[in-house]
Amino acid sequence: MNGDKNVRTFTISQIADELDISTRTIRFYEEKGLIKPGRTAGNQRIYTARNKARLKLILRGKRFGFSLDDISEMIGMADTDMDELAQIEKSLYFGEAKLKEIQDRKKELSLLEQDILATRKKLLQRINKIRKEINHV
Amino acid sequence: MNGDKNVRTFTISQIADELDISTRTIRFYEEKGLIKPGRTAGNQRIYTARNKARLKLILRGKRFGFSLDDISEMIGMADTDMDELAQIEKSLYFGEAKLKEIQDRKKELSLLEQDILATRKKLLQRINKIRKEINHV
DNA sequence: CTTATAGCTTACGTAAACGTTAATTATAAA
DNA sequence: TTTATAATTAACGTTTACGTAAGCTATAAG
Repeated sequence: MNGDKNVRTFTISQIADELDISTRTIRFYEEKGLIKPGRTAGNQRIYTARNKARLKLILRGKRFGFSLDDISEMIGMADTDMDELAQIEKSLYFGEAKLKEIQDRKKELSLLEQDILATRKKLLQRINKIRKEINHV
Repeated sequence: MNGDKNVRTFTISQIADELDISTRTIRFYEEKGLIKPGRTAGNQRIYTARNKARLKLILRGKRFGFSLDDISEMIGMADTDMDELAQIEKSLYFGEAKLKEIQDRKKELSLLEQDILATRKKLLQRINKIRKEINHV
């Protein structure tokens, strides 16, 4: 075994294309401390598959309406050394809270679905009524 | 049967308290055309149970990261006369798209949960490692 | 009837999450 | 090696979703 397996890396625009976000967005997440890609000799960002996975995770959180601050507390800052117990325990504690939140959202997701289905039903009824009225003329 | 059954109404602050949002937020949603409460002789807003239910629906959508514009297209504008087929059909079309989106989010919700669980696992392992190191000293 | 709330409109303020130049440097292609 | 892309930082702009304060009116309580 050697250490340099799978060192396929990506540029910022490759990542942007694949994840369908702007390069600005990626840099913004870095500013916020959510990712920490490497740099080339010429100071350009290089992303590993691991960096990419982390970005996907961030985007997934976003799709559920979590703020970037929430997300950073959920998955931890990219540059924390993970050395202090306190830091880790804080992340754990936050993770538990978010897990509970996710449970709640799972339930609400069904409710939202039902609401939309109910709206659809009413709209269809309304359409039928209108069509009947038209036929009456 | 008569028409004036169940006419229990609410003031804006009653609604705000119950739904745990500000009165400003409620008025803002009205500005955006998402709700259309009645008015008293003195021009104050009065909310029916139906208005309240609609607000709950809006809030539910928000919890999933939908924008207010998305939501208004999902559940339809409050003041549309629901008279034109085109309008209704547009809402229906949008509703279908959103239902599909919800299906996708349901799947992603599990993925997000798993990600957090994986993070937790790693954190716990890290904690154990640190504790062992401490015992070694 | 007075007065304390509560509500109304108008309008400026703000935080989050990027968008959009601009000026400069790296890298890839010819 | 020149040149066309692509990337970098810095900084100001924008949109969404409200917050907040001001000045005025309605309604409930005493």
